Amino acid sequence: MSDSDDTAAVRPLNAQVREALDRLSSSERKVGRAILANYPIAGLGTVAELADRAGVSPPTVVRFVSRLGFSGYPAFQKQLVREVHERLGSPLEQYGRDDLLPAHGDLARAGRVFAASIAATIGELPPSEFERTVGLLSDARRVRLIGGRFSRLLAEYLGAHLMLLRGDVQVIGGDEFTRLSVVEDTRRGDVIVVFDYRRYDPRVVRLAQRIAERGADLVLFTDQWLSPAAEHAATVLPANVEAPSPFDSLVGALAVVETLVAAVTDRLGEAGRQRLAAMEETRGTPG
Amino acid sequence: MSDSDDTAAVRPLNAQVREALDRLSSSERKVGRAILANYPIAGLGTVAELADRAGVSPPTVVRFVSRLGFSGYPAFQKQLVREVHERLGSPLEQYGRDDLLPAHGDLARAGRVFAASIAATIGELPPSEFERTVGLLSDARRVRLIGGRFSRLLAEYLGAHLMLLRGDVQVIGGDEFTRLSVVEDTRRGDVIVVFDYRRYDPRVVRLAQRIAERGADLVLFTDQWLSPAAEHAATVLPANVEAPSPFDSLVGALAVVETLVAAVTDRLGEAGRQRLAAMEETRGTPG
DNA sequence: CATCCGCTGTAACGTATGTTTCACCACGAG
DNA sequence: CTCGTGGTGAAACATACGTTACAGCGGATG
Repeated sequence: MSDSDDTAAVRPLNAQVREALDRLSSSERKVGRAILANYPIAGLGTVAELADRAGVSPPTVVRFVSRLGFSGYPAFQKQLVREVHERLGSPLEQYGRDDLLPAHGDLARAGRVFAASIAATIGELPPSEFERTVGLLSDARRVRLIGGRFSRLLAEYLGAHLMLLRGDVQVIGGDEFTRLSVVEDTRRGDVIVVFDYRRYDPRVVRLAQRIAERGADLVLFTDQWLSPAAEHAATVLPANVEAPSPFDSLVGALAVVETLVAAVTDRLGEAGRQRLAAMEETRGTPG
Repeated sequence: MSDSDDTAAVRPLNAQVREALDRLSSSERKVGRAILANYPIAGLGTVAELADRAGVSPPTVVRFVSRLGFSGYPAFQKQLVREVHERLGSPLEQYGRDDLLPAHGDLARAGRVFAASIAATIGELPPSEFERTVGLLSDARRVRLIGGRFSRLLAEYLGAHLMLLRGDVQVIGGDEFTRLSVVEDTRRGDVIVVFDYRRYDPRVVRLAQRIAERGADLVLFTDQWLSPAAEHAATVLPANVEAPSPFDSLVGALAVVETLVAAVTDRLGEAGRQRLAAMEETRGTPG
């Protein structure tokens, strides 16, 4: 199939038309003007409509698009639609302005609460704490992660990503024996990442304390009221847990984790990328 | 002259589609989702293309637009084009808000992206799909959950909350044997919750298909481009996965999950509260 | 278990659409 | 003034598109 002539034009269509104007005949130029005059809607209708708008005959329109290098009007239109799609961009652009939200309905309300929570969480995050944490996670000899009832999932999430970027990463499970043995072989230079949101898990807090006492650096993810473990932490990354429901929300916390992952990825740069590529290689197609 | 039925709809078409979803039949709903999934480009092509994208036949597409009150597909498309033109119209749209927030820096930028992502995700969520999902999760005889590499954590998170609110909830692990046996004992009235974000896990998709064929209702959490499993789903809950990093983000997805948990909690009301209290009782203070 | 109703895809249909052909016209050169 | 050339639109054409009719299927209902 020779769709190459259709996709050859990667440049914006209106610019393409503008530059081609002087290569065209008088009537064809009218078509070009009509398109540029109200772009892109003029090109989204039928040939007859466009011809009418330009004050020329349908064949002239066809000659026009073929002069631009397209195989026919449908090809031209397809390109135009693709371009429109890109210009409208992702839904993100539309919701960037908060006054666009319809504002009625429980869902919309929930959306606003979440968005505000995120903004508050990231906005309040001390850049210095964040940078120090990035450094710790990137350079530590060994990283181990632990969490509570629900926040354990965040630990696994962060752990999974870190494993992609560096070695010696371990997510600590829930059983007592594992936890105790972890304390024993903790040394200076280790980093322990603790997730502890209210109601703060006493076991997690105690574990954090012991590990900190043995000289490891403690990175603490917690809520805006700070877990008791903050006392022993090297860096603290608080997140807003307010939610449009009786339960606490981990959305803000997840946002912090993902931002951190992005920063660590950036920091480890080439090394991380190589490691990642190697792992993809090894894995091949999953069995 | 009754061209009023074409111009009657002054409301945004995507909102119109979203609210009409529950008035539609199952296949027609697929068409609606296909349009919402990448709006508005999906509606700018031919009937055949849209039908193909939605996995239905052309007549279903025609029935869909006529159900929305249009005299035919051309009328529908014309309305869509007008809307596109208006949205592209104001250049404000494009450059509006980039520099408004004074605090620039990576963290602030990340915060804005996340907040916008959340707003887009929740805002685009069709209320009817949401409500149906709440109903399914509340009333199903049995609920089972499954996820991919990372999204498995979301499955566990939702599962953990559901277990607090109702019985017969099971999170399916990763090993092949468990998965196969799960397919076998699936019956009508079961609900399977699938998390599948790009790159879509073929094993998860296949499993979803088999389970749907056995008569279970499939609830699908996916990204804005829809996993292939959407074809067999009873309800689809898309989330925006765009992130300020090369990785995809699960923040939007988590927000959807938490919103859903809140709604189910609300729905199960007294029954759920009693169950919750009983469990607290049984557990006592953790040893 | 039989019956009905609604949903859905296959296939046939008519039409609107893009395209091609061709005659006409304007303009410039000889 | 005549001839030639490039540009243009009217009309004929073929295709692809949206639409309609119909039959098969599955799920509800008695």
